[in-house]
Amino acid sequence: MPQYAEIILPLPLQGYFTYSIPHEWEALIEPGMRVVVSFGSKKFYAGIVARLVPEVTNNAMQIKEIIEILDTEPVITPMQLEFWQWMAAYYMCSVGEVMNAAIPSGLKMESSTIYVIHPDFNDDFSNLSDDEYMIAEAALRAEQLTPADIQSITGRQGIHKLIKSLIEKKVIYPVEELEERYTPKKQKFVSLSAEYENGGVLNALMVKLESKSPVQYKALMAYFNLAMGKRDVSLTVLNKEGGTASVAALVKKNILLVEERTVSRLDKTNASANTNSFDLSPAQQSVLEDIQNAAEPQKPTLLFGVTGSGKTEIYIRLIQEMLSQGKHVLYLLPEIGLTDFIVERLRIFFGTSLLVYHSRFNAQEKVEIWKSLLGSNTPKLVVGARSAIFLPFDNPGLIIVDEEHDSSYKQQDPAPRYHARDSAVMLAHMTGARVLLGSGTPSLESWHNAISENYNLVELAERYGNARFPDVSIVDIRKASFTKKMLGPLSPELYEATKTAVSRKRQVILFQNRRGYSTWIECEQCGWTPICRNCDVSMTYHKNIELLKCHYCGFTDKTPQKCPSCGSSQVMMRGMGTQRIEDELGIIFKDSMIARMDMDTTRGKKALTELFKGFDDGRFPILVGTQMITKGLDFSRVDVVGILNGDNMHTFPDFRAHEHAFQTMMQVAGRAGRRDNRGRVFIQVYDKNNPIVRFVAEENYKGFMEAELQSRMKYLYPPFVRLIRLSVLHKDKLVAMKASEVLLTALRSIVGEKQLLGPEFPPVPRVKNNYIRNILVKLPRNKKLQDYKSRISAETTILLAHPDFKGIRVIADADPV
DNA sequence: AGCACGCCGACT
DNA sequence: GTCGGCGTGCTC
Repeated sequence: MPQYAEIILPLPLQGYFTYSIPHEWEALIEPGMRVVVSFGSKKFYAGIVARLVPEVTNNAMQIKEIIEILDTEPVITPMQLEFWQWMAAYYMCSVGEVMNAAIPSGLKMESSTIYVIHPDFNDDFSNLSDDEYMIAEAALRAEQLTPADIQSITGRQGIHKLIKSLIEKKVIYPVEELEERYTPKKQKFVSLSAEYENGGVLNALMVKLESKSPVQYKALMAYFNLAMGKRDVSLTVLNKEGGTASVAALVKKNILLVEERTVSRLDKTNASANTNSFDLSPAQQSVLEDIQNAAEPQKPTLLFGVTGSGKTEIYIRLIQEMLSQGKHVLYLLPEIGLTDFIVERLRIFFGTSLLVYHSRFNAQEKVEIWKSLLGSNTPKLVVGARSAIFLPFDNPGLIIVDEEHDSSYKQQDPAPRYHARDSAVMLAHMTGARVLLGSGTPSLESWHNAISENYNLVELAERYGNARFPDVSIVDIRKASFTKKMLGPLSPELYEATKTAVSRKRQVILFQNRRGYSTWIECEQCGWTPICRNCDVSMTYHKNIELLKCHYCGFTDKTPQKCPSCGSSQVMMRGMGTQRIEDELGIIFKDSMIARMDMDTTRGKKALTELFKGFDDGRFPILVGTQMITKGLDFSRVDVVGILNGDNMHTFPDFRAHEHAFQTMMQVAGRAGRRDNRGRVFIQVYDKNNPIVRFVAEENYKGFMEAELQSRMKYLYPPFVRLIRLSVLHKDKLVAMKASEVLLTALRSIVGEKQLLGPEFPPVPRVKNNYIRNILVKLPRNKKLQDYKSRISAETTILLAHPDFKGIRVIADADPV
């Protein structure tokens, strides 16, 4: 019989925590269940049982008892626990951090302090201050108060002292309360009282009501209409139809009965699956067959299909096939934005078998999706962003990673810094599911895997309906700038094309990779430029708020009218952001003709969808946007695409900059034209010979990849090595520098000199008041990778314990993007 | 990550 | 004199 349980707690601490199992629960507890445990002196957490052990090999550590078991069945499958383990090891973080990312917050629990009236308090208000009096009264009335309650009652900031004094005076005392965040949704339903089920009785009632109380009669009729063929009717709906007062009256007379029921938050749409099929083009059909008949189906398959080649239809076929075999399908998409459109489209085919899961869903809905997958044998299609990888699939048959090159699959900030595409490949390996990676511009990693036969490769080269890649012109704007021929951000060529397209009621997309108004502002006289006080990066001017904003920490500042350094009033706007382009185009054309799509205009939940729809409906002839415009579905009326600054695509000079620039330009270019008319793309450059732009103009994906692979091989970068980035952070610049040097020295004992780069400051050397020094470690792609990683982790732990380097943080990022 | 314990500046 | 700042160490 297991005596102890090893528990995963949602904390950035390495390893499990061992708790003893109370006797009566020994037979009930299972790995994957949530348990409540006390941690430290105060806190309670819901942790996950990782495994059960008969004895503790540990030390003299005092072992606490499990306080409560929250589940009767595991909520985490053994497969998931294994997957978490792998992720923690591979991405160099704690299992607790993986747990945090993996389970919806509705399944998490953390204790919070509440205050209740002290048992010794005897209604003696005499020696209380005004604030204390108010709190004491409120506590008596409400039975319990949260810190937030206390703050709102007093309307003051510093409530700490007040609370302390109240505790001392034995008015209140603190209790740690653990709250289950998930509550099932309840809804009230109305049904007809049993006594009126008899036709005669009912008839008598109706007659009576009709004459004496026509409003109630109408309400009852409304009920019958709604109840047609159903056992009861939602109270809210009936209130709307029959009038709240009349319904209430009928309830009071016991004619209608109200009952509360738990309802699902899912399945809001009643769409049923459409079995109507559609025809695939011969090219699509052949690709579909290649995927289905792969000689080595256990290998991931890369579907290289240019924009507009109809990858989605192939996905739909594969999904249908999997579902009919009774297996789940996971369809991953990069970030929200795309999801709404894809979901709309897939809903037609899959109806209620389709579940959507992404970060914008509330905790309650996430728990319901989680639980519905846990117990279910009915195959589901789950569409989601990267975190959907953590859902408890019993037997996934297929994982699709659409737009696999997209870097938003990599989680950046809190650990686990995982890549959903790579994790999907691992998960599929563990579960025996098939993986399909799809992209019009596959990542270099996937492409390399495909041509070196680690992956199956299928190609869909033909565009749907014989549409063609647009005609791309490279426009040299160096001369035009010198001779002042530019019209704001537009070269004469692009201006003409835009004008023509607009006059023909067609549309134009202009791409600029910077948001905000001007990239930076600069004093004409002394060259002073405002820098963020937290991040050492120049601040961007935002015209709508008339403030300077730091894109790293969000800090905003007033825009100086005069140079604070030399007093000159000639402070100039430099560089072009999307806002400024929108502005200047408004002068050349008309304000009302231009829409802008970037992070600033798409904040709200629906803003992005609205913008997409607005542009697709043709409400604006011109759309100015950042990267974001590459992530939508196709627009049908776009004739012209302008890439305003083709050789300034990479914000930062890192090894992936070329790849990103190429992929982004290819994606942007692909927005132009449709099957009936070929689009035009203008790439404005200062350097006509820019090789990346040339590859784009020739639509030469393979050529670019080949060149890029050559240089990655030569300089030893992925996919030929695995990278780990170690960031050493400290608020003192010198400490950060010193510590990173010490870490580098330590790393030399693990890997060779040639495998280490840095330490160096990143392009933005200080973020949120911390100086950053980066070390890149290049590891061979082999079995020893994991061993290297644990040795590197060990070295960072030693560094953190070093007495000279208190307060240092080291962030490890495996496969940084 | 929290939280407690512990040692130094500005205030009733 | 105290309150309370945050540096440091620990959590099964």
